[in-house]
Amino acid sequence: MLDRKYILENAAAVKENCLNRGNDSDIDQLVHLENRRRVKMTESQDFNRQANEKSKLIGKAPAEEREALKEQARTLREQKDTAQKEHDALDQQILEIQNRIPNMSHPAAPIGIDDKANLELRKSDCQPREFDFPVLDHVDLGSQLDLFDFEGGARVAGSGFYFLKNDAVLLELALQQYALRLLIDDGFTPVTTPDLATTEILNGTGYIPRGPETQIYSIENSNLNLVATAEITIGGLLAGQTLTAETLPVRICGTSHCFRTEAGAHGKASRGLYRVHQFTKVEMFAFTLPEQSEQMLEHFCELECRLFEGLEIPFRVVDTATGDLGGPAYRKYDLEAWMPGRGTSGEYGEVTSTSNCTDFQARRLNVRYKTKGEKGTRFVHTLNGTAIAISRAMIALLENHQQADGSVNIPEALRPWIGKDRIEP
RNA sequence: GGAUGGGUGGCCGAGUGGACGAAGGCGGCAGUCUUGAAAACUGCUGUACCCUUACGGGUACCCUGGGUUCGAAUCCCAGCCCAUCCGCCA
Repeated sequence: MLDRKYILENAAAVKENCLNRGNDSDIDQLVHLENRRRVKMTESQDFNRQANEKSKLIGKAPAEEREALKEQARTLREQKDTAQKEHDALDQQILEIQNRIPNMSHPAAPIGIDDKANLELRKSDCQPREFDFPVLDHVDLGSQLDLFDFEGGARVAGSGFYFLKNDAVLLELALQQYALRLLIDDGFTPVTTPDLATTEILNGTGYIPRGPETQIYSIENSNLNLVATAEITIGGLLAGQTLTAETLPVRICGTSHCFRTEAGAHGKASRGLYRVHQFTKVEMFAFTLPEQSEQMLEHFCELECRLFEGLEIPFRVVDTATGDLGGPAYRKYDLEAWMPGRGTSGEYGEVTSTSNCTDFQARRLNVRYKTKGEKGTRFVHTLNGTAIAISRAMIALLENHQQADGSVNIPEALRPWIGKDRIEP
């Protein structure tokens, strides 16, 4: 959520930003309503002040004057209530518009309405292999090596669910260990998180449960929802807290399951593990001072690159275009891994993504910090980034490391946790 | 799931329906004293929002939401959360 005062003072810039992001929020209307709301607020406060003054007199007033004073106070309260109600109605309307306005965008973020405008920033040291045998995709590899059971998953929970089997199970655990180890060594505090969170926390992080277009599974008769990412729970971890500036940045990494309905996603590349309703993910998160967040985004991106270089998977990093940033991100880098089995001769597919949300999430989650000797508090900045999303990492891993004989080499970095150097039928 | 006791400022803790944004203490900050430190003493010490160029002023907030009242931390109703004990359980 953007700050209202900011919107009022920078209406033109906010409007332009909405345009760049393909968002049709009515900024003029918001400005108009907010100006009216201010008037009503002042009015209501003034009536209330007068009523308080009368009420204070009643205790000391002689008995014969009390009824008259009571009547006056009562009238003032009624006037206050009326003004207050009008104020609240305006406030509600403003909030509805305000909630739909996306974050501002980094001046360097490429402007464009969708991912076609994404700007490639760098490529991995590790280059795509030249295969001298017919390349299989992860579904076929998995079938030969008995790593997945999609039919079983569908039987139990419907299409989009799956069982991992045999070495794929070890691979999932190994990938988690590998990512967590690297992040812990970098100074993150590791956590496991709830896989459910309340609707308020989801809203605070910028996720909208229970709409027709929602990506979120909700639990009936409760305000709990299955999380789409640990970003939700870790972001919510400090909701409503005021931190002291010296403790920032706070960096947390967590592993959780991620649940996504993928509503409306049918038809897009969805074979196998690419687009599933549940997967496991190791997530990075940071609460920072405003002046630390740009640097932290670079660092998160650097860590993601290091993780995939370590897995010997070719990738590229793109600076995400304004129209593809989603609501909360100020700037976002996607890391796209080379997937040799995708398309006719291999394609890049998104495997991780890291965003600087500046104070956009913090404002709704109400996470603040206080600087010693300074009056008041300010909102922290939040950042999130995928360390490893297991399902997509597994696609890239299997497809890039496949061998002519149908086996798959395990990259050096994972061997300590798997206990073998190749997966064979 | 059953029983009981609780939710007040950074923390502890008081609070006859008007004096309460809230005693007292601790902690923190500033000062006096001291060669320095400690102790002692003095003062200050919540947050958000609104009005104001400023000085300053105002409104709200004592778990949450309703209600009673001219007036609620205080009374009433509902809910949430926490603690302890019992049962059940990976």
